[in-house]
Amino acid sequence: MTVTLADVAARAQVSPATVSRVLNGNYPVAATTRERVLRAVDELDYVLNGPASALAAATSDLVGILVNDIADPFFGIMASAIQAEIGGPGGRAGGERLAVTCNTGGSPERELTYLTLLQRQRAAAVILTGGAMENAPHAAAVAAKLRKLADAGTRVVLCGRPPAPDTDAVALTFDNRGGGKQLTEHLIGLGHRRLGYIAGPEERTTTRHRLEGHRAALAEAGIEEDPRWTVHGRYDRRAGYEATLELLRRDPTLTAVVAANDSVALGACAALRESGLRIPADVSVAGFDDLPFSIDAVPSLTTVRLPLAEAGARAGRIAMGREEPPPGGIATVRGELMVRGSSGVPRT
Amino acid sequence: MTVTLADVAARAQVSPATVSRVLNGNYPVAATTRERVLRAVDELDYVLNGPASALAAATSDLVGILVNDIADPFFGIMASAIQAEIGGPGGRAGGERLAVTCNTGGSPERELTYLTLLQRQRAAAVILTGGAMENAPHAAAVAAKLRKLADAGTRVVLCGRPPAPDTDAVALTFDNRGGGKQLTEHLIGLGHRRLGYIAGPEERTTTRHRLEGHRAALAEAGIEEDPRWTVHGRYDRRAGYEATLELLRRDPTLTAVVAANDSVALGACAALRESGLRIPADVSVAGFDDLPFSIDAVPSLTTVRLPLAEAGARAGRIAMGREEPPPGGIATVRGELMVRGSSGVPRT
DNA sequence: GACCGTATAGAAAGCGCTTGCTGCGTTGCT
DNA sequence: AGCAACGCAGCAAGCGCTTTCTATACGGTC
Repeated sequence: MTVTLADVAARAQVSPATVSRVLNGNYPVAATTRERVLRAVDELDYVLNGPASALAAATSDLVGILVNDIADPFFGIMASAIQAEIGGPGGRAGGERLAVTCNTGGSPERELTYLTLLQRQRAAAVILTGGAMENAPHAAAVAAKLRKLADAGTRVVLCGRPPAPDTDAVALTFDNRGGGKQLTEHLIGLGHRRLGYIAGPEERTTTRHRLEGHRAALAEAGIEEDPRWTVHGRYDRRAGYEATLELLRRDPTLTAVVAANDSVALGACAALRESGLRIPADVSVAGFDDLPFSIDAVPSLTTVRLPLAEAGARAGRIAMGREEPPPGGIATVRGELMVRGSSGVPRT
Repeated sequence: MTVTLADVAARAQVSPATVSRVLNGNYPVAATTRERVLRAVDELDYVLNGPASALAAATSDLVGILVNDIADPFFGIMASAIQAEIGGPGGRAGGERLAVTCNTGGSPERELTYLTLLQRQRAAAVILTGGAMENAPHAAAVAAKLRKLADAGTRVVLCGRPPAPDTDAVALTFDNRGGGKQLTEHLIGLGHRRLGYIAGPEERTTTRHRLEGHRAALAEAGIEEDPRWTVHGRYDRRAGYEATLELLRRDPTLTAVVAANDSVALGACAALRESGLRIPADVSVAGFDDLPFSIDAVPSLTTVRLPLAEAGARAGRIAMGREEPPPGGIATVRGELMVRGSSGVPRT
């Protein structure tokens, strides 16, 4: 029924070994023989059996990319850049690899299960993107998994994620703390003294780091933070909308709202607008990430640009062994403050 | 080095066959034996070798999802819904499957290569999302591939993509034509007579169908279309921005701009605004898809909502054999006109 | 008490491919 | 001319698992 290597071999009048070598091209084969084999492959429309090959060679061409939310462009952009670099079809390196994106939905269990599935498939590399869960047992479990993967020869790269201790995983970490600080410093510089902060889910590293940066800026400016000024929520528009209403309820005198990311900021803008407040005349708004739509918000969003695509591409190259990992296996990727229309001098 | 089935068997003092059966749970094994085996699995931290298992069983737990652009939420949302339904980790069905998303970047070759890669892995199912290329040889090649995949037992589902002729692939098709028509009818109803249209790339089915709907509405209203009113471009914001400037240059008297999708519409809004035109007072704008950010545009975008998540979920269920395919293998999914602030009565 | 059906475990034959090693024919060198 | 060296192809032994078929041990039945 299905065509096998042996069929091709028979047709080309060579041994299966030769066919395999032609296909893998890592062993000298005479040009005429190679041609004969390739013709047979073509005529029979032969497709290599991946599992069999992976079993025999003890390696596979699968590369896994773990994302928290595939519907979020933040991850989509990174995944896209990674995948482009992994090669897969059209990639530069001849070795065709199947770059696959796995959606954890931010769930620790899923993350672990996908890691196991990837381990089971003997993946060539695994790239984890975005913030990690701040949950000791889970973090330990992930670290253990990563160690096991590395032991089995799988390259592990973290992209936009803090380093995993006790692991030799390469980490390209976003400077969320620094970015958050810069952003709030900008707002403080404009004269804001009462700033609301819409943070992401509590247990994410990204959430904590951005918030820390914000607080560091406040502290340095000698501004005492009111606990009512911080609200936690998911990383989406809806959460931003609701959190803003809540902030407004708690303290209507706020002159600025800093959001955990751009989607949240958009929701915040909607809530402010519906509350009859002008941006930035009445309240300034700031986001984080600088996703493509941020510039189209009205007014356009002041935010921190993260080089998502660049970081993804680099992570991809490192995972493919085409680029040296940074010294110490850890690199910090900084964001860039993008001052736009949504932030302004506070009303006096 | 790595733990194998045999190691587990030895530790549990049973035969490898028994361990396999415990793991697959499709054969009676005494409770006490099962327990012993599971304990051994746990103690040895055993992970099944995917390729070996796939080879022996001639099936795999991989499910492929092909998307044109993973960075575009249009695809992200569908992929997310599919993946949630496929189960993978956390899914309802016990059978854990690795749902993987492959990014074709809209390239025919990549699409084909990914299909081959998936075929090579003996994927359990393949889901193709979004518009197809309108290129006869390529379409034939894809159809041939799909036929071969189906022959090999892979379930093939198209989601938001036109049916593939001569293929028994199940198709959940978006009614792009109908949606486009409705949208333009709405604009015409408001009184618009000179409508610019920013279409997507020429060779996509989505592009053509939406444009056809637009033109059908014009024709029915007895409006003769000026060829200068249509511009083609990519499906992104940038293209929308540039196309709008071009449209304005060609005919400054246009009172409405219909965009191929929401991202394009956003770019159009930016261009109009920068050109000193008010929306919708001077020019109305409409998008397509109703992606989450569309409601946050200012003014919010009039568009056609496509039930991306629902369609994705359904496609996922069908791919898993958990839902009956529609009669004839083809179902049309309609969009819903969302009238919002970006469309209004034209200036007179 | 011999016989049989049932429940459970094991033996062993692959699944389709890779690769170390062997073998042969040819070229290069002295 | 003789021998080493080399280039290229084949043999065969797995890779780790699934699954068919067979074997064993019961318990029950007539």
